[in-house]
Amino acid sequence: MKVTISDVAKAANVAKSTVSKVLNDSPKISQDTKHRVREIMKQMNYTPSSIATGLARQSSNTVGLLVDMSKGSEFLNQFFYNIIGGIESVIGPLKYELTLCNVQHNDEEGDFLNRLVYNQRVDGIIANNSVLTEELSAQLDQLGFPYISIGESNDPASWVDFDNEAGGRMLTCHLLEQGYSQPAFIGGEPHERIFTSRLNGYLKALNQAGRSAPERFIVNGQADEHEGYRAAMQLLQGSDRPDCIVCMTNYVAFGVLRAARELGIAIPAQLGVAAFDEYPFSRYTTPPLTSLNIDTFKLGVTSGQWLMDLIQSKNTGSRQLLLEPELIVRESTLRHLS
Amino acid sequence: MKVTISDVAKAANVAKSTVSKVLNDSPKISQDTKHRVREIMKQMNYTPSSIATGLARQSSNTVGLLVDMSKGSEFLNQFFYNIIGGIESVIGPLKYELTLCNVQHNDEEGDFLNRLVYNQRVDGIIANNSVLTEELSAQLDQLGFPYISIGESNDPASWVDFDNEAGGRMLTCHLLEQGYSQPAFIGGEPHERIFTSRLNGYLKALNQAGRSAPERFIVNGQADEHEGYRAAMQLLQGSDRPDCIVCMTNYVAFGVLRAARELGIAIPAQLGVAAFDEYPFSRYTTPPLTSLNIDTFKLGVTSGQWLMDLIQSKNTGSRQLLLEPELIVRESTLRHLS
DNA sequence: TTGTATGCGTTATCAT
DNA sequence: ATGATAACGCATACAA
Repeated sequence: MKVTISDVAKAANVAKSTVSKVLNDSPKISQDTKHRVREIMKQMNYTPSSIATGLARQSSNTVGLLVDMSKGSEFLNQFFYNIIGGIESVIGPLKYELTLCNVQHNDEEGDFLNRLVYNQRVDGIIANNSVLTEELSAQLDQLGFPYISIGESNDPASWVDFDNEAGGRMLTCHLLEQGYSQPAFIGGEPHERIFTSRLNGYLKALNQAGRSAPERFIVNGQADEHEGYRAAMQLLQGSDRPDCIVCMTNYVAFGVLRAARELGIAIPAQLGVAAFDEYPFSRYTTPPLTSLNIDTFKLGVTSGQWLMDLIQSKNTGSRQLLLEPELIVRESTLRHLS
Repeated sequence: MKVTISDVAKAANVAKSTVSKVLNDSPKISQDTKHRVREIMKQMNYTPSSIATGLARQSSNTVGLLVDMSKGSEFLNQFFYNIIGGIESVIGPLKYELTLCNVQHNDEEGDFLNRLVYNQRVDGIIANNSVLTEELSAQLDQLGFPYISIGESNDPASWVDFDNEAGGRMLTCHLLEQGYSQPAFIGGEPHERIFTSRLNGYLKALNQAGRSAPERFIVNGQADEHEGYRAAMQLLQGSDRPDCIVCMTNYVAFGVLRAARELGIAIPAQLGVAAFDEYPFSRYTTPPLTSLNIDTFKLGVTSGQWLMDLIQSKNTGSRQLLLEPELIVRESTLRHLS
């Protein structure tokens, strides 16, 4: 059914190997035959089989993107789309494809390793650091298998991430510059690196300003609306209350806004609210939220580029990217407005 | 480097074909040898090469998902994540992988056809109907290549979609039931099917209620905040103004809410606002929006299942799924509350 | 039940 | 510059 390289060879009256060389534009084939063979390929509507090529070349021309879709809270999830776009934009021109792998219930050790790596289904991997456990990294390292982590990682591998600490600093500094003086920090599980980094930024900014925060101003918990509301209610009804709040997510910030509204606390006049992440709706709250925008597309681009470098064994060593966030100032912290 | 079927065969003192049969759990291999060979495979850490298997079986065990990432407005984009999750959940257990293909600038006719189809990189395709042009569908039909469209389509192929018309009806009926009587409809490009379907639902609901709307109550345009604001400003300042509005998207609704706020129009008392789509923030507006929730995961599941049916050539003929949306009532239309 | 031989569609190493 | 032939790793029809 499908027309193969042999069919073309016969039709062109040359050997298979010649056709193959034409395919790869080998310099030692005359222009004449090249033209002739190519003409025939067009006529016969020939397209080389990527599987056969892959077998011969021992490469799948595919990279895998690993995510854990079961975690709704996953940092990666919101930016999924942009990251994929970024990756595609660099691997596409190199004739690579992207295959997605959901590793939620593949707890059976090495299941995905079989499915993609040992399998040779992919030539390299980009994975969220929550998926990339220590054992997994160790195994990949040992295999010498190319991979890039999205999110900071401790092992020797390369990774790309946002500068969460800088983000924490920027939000906090901005609040202080606006004349607020008692910032609180709401949201985040203490054991998650994304939380500790962000919190660190907050603490350092306070430190630099010669200030400090009482411990109860730092409230851990799920980074959702409910927790934001609960924490804000508690903080804002205390005697020594914060006059501004840094929120781990849009959802936390929304909860905070609701609490403030119910308590009759004016924003930004009596309370400043700033949040990490521009998405999914910081532009659309009442009032609009000051937040941090991050170039998720670039994150994808960089991880893609570095992975391709590894695959093409350009020995670049281990690399790290800390993407600087961009502060977007909106009404929720513009004290002088009110 | 990599251990192959031959290595296993030697170590086990059997023929390659025997190992192959063990691999596929052929019934005509004794339990004894099966056990023995499997033991050795474990010891040697053997994993079959998917490329070689693919070549021999003439199948890639992969399905492709086609999207146009350049269209930020793309319907598919917001639900991307859920849809992918749905697809994965059905193809994964069948040992299929998902590869993503971004067809934005691949305008050169058939570029992606080469990259994925003629190529035999994928065994089937799931594509948004905006990507699946008529010519493309025709070519796939002619090839007998399995594909499913996400979004209604005119060609004989199978597709899955939401019942946008039902959605339009549900929102409009709900508004009428709440005692509103003059609904307007804002947002959407007249040539887009998703718009015409939704609008049709709105019109039919009016019709059934024995009502009709003046033409100026239907405002076309980009389905974004700016257009929502502009349209609402114009409608609400007219003499004969609507008392409720059906919005194509959350963004349109947000613009409408802002306009109402500026004009001092109380929601829901003086104006009811309902929107399609629960995402990205209908829960988080002020007041929260009545909207339609859709089971995007199921959309993915169904498209995946049907595609696998096609690939496994269960001749099911052409199938269509119209998923019923779920009305989520919130404050923006609860007139009796105020 | 197991083994032999051939095919899947390329690439790559030799000769010529 | 071109051609014959052997990989690449597995599946399968046919023999034994």
